[in-house]
Amino acid sequence: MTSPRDTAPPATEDLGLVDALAQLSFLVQNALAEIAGEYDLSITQTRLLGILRDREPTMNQLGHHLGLDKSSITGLVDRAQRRGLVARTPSTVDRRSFQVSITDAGRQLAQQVAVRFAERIEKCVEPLPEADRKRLSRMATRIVTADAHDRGVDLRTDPR
Amino acid sequence: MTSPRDTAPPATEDLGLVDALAQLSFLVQNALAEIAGEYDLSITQTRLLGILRDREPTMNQLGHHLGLDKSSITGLVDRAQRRGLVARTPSTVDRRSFQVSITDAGRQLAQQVAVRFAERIEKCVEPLPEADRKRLSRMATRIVTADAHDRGVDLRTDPR
DNA sequence: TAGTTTGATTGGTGTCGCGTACTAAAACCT
DNA sequence: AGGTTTTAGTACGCGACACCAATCAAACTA
Repeated sequence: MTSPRDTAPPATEDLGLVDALAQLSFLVQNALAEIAGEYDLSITQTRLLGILRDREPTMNQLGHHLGLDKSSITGLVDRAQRRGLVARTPSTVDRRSFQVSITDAGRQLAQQVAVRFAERIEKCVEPLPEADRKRLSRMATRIVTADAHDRGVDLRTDPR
Repeated sequence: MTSPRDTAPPATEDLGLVDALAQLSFLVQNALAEIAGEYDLSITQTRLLGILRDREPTMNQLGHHLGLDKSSITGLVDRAQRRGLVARTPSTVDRRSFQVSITDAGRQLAQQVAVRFAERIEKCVEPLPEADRKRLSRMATRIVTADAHDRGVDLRTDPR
């Protein structure tokens, strides 16, 4: 009733690839942060849980996965462990080292966040016709895997 | 010579829209963080400068733009001002309020980051054929503007 | 076995974001 | 006008997060 803006997005100019991707990345990250926040998780914590869903890495490997300093990992895992989301198991091979694993509680929490996040993203993507969504998915996959590829490694479940 | 991975990305499965977008968002954010970091800027600082490139908002408006609490803005601007990237000018209309503006140094810095960031993203996107890049740009724009649209506002230069 | 490297922790620094409390100026009443 | 209420911004304290440098014990190596 107020104005034409009730329904149609105002047929905006193309933002240009770089800006559009930048803004999109903020959109996605904000969505993630918001949803994770509802469960008192930071983005990093959420990533942590996400990684642990199908891996049981050492602290060191974790640092590698997350691109963080070892010292950052200690605190990160500490806090998660304090909340019972994660556990440290002494390695049987190397007495200095631990394997970090996700607990049931952690897994459950991660699952909830994942579901809500997926719903949210799906909703954001609704303005695109199905065919475009497919394309978008393929393109994003392409970019991401190419990047992973030429910065060295994996993406798969457990590299070594 | 080592393996087929020298050239071709391993023709990965589609990650699915949600995961692909999530990973893409991390890719973009990490790129931004890395580049900004080279100039001792955080992502938030960079966003701040970016906003100030074509605006001269009050603290309050700034908080709105960034989605941050006022109290966060004080510190943010403090630090930026301390580095001479930003200036506070007392408002002529409201004696409680300031207009925050970018300095030449700040603008220059922002520009450098923007350029390097653009180069970086362009590079990431190279694996896509030109036609796809166009499409991607349009789709991302579409999503972002639709989102901005239905969470209320702008995207334009200076709403009020 | 002595010396080096490695896995993880500790302590210190700085950014960031929040919530609360506070001051001063503006806006709002009657 | 005079009193009350909002509003703009700051101050302070807290915790998360990330880094670096230093440390320590365990593991490896010469």
